[in-house]
Formats: sequence, structure tokens, C-alpha cells
Amino acid sequence: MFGLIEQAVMDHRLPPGTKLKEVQLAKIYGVKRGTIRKVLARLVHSRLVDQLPNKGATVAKPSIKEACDLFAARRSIERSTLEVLSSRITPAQIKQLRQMLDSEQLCYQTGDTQRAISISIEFHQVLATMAGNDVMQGFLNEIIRRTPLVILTHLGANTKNYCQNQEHEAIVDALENGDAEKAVHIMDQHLSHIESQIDDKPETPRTDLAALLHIDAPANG
Amino acid sequence: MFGLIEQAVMDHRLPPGTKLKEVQLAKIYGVKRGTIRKVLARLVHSRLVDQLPNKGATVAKPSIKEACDLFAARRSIERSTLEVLSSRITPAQIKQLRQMLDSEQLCYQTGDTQRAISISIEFHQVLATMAGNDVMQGFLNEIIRRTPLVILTHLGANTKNYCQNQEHEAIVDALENGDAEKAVHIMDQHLSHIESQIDDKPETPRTDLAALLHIDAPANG
DNA sequence: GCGGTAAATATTGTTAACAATTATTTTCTA
DNA sequence: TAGAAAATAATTGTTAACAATATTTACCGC
Repeated sequence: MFGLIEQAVMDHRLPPGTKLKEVQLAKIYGVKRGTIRKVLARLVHSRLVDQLPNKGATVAKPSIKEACDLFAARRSIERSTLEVLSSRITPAQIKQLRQMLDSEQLCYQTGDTQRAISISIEFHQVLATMAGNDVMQGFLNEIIRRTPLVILTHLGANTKNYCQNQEHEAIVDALENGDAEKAVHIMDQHLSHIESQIDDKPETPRTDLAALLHIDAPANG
Repeated sequence: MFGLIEQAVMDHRLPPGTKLKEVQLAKIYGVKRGTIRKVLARLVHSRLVDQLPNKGATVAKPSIKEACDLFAARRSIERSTLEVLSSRITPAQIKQLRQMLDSEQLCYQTGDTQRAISISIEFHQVLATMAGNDVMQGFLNEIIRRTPLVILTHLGANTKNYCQNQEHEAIVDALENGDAEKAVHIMDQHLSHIESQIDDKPETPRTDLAALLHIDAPANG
């Protein structure tokens, strides 16, 4: 339950600025209002949702500054991850990473883009897990959770090639060779790819929540 | 209101493991239970408080692993901060930092250790502010908020010299000279100072909340 | 029709009562 | 007395009703 709204944000189904009314959400998900209030509080703390006193909650609309800060922070964190990993990574872990790249490739070929993107995101998270620092991993996860809103707000909903598979491969190659510097360099390019496209493209928020969430409200709702 | 319990943790007034009972806290602070529940939820999300379903909340007791992860993450973040700052810092900012060091020194000399420590912590936060990345600053703040619990749990309550003033000075010197490498090096040493002392020293938690918080409960409480 | 005001509605925020669970104490028995 | 079972108390979790605030609608004079 707790992750449903968040998932909707991650899946680009809730445009930034969308009003999140408590009773409406409660009916859609078939839960009490109190539950929704708790979920919203969590999302506010994760900065996925903005909330003004007595004026309700809306899907957060990150500024360009915030978008740039997120990418810069991500570069810093993933750099540290690779530096740690390049000296510690095991052959088994290399193998695991390559298997992920293979299935990602397969998904692209079979047209399952949604799943390919998921694996692509997971690739970064697995790197962080392998590096073994839970705090850093938590920070990366927070950034990843906030990134879809940045993309929706400033790149538009249909941004392609969220991650380049070849670049992931090159990173694994560099890691296998223990070449931290090269891995970091590729990762920097990799992340700059998206960031360089950021521009100011405001959108008009839709408000038909039930439709956006692809969930049927109870008949009596 | 929202920061009071958190402040108590920061001030080493709430030992890790202390049970946080809702009605008790509500009476101490003179608020309703609902307010306390919201505060606790926030603290859980910040990992300052642990919560088990139906078993209530306790002040978090970070593991040694978590302590090490926090310090490592902090090194990574402050390194980035200094790298950015060393090429961008202005004379006015240098001046501001030196003024902070002076007042910190003064507090030590006049015996106001508590305030000296506050300024010492603020020094790191101001560096992050000057670097200008709000996301990184947020991460650093989270780490700083969690650090007192690590110290209480693994270093004991009376750990001295939380920050060495001379090292702060050396960092400002390096920044003024635009020497990123040196600044980073000193910062690493600086943070290693405390980390190297970490050891397993479990304590027996006290439970007299009102006394620990130095607040008188209402007479009818 | 336009701007402005007042009622009506909708939405968020708060509270106290209740339910469910856990912890503690008491009671009973071997 | 030790230990288990039962009763009690304490604590957390949930809910529905109410209050406060914001938004929309209806109305009126111009």
C-alpha cells in the first residue's frame, strides 16, 4: 500500500503539480483517510510531494536548480561507489552485473522498454549495494526516487534512452580491470547525457487522478 | 515543537534505546498524542528513532556498521564540497569562515563548550551551504543529525574534542589557497579522528524521560 | 456582463473515544 | 517458592465525528 503512490510517480503516471486530495485517494485505494495522510507525510519527507498548510498536497515540481543539484549529487555518490568497488569487486559480482546487462538488452529487443528501464535503474542500485555502504545506498535511492519528477518536469514525459546500455557495459569492463578512474569517467559521461538535456518545459497538470493511476474506484465511490 | 525531541537527541540528552511513550511525551510537551505520533514518524524516517509495530518507539541504536557507513558517507560528501568550494570560494566567504573559527575559539576559552561544539558543527554546514548544492547539504545535515547517536552508542557520552579547531583552520587555509587536494586531505584526517575511536560500548538506557529532557511535566500530569 | 460579496460546498486539520495489542501484576497450584 | 494462568493495566493503533480553513457557486448591484 505504502509504495503505490510512489510507484505511480516513478512510472511517470502522476505529473508534477497534480493535486492529491485525501478522500479521493482513500476511495481509489479503498483505505481510510488516515492511511493516506500517513503516506502523504512520507512522500513529503521524501520530497516527492509538496504540502502547504490547509491547502493540501501536490506532486512535487522540482526546480531546475533542484534538478541540477540532484544530478551533481548523484555523480558524487556514484563516483565514490565506483572507487570503492573497483578495488573490491569479485568475479562473481562481475558476472551478476553482466547478467543484468544481458536481460536489459533482451528486454529492449523484445520491446519491453518499461522493464528494460527498471533493470537499468536497478543496475545502479546493485552497484551501490555491492559497494556495501548502506548510507550511500540510501542517498542514491532517494535521488533515484526523485529523478522521475525531474525528468517529467524538465525533459517531458517521453524522454528516451534513460540509460545507455553500452555505457553500463563499459563501466563493468572498467571495474573488471580495476580501473577506477575510467569507470568514474564513463559514469560521469553517462549521467551528463541526461542532465545536458534539462530545460524549462512546464506542463499543464491533469487532475483525473483515477484515470492517471489506472485504478477503478469502488462502484459506490 | 517539531524539533524538540530531535534537539534532545542532538544534545546527548536521550541515550540510544530509550523508550519513547506517546502519552508521556504528550504530557511533557503539553501537546496532544497525535502531535507526538507525527513527530515520531518524522524521526523514524530520519532514522533517529526505531519503531516496531505495536511495540512503540525507542531512540535509535545505530550499529557499528551503520556508524562506519555514516562516517564514510560523510567523507565522500565533504570531499565533494571542498572540491567545489576550492575553485569558487570568495574572499568574503573566507572571512565569514574565519569569524566562525574565532567565535568557536572564544567559546572554548570562556568554557562554553556546548556552544563551541554547536559552532564547530555549523562550520561544516556552512561549507556545504557555500558549495551551493541543496541535495548534498541535505545529505550532510542528515548525517550530522544521526552522528550524536553514533557517538553516544559507541564512544560514550563524554567524548571530547568533537572537532579540532586547528584542523578547521587548516581547511580554511587550504581553501584560501585553492588547494583542493590539501583541504580534502585534512578533512579526511579530521573525520578519521573520531571514527578511529569507535568501539563497542553498550550502555544501559535510562527511562526517566522527564528528567532526561529537563522539562517539568504539568502538575496534574 | 463584471466585480464583489455571501452562502454553500469541499477539503484539510484535530480530537476524543474506542479497539487491539502488549506488558505487568496478581492469583492460583504443584 | 517457582512457574503458569488469568486478570489487570498500560500502550499503541484506528476511526468517525467535529472544527477550521479554503474553494466554489450563487446572487446582487452596477
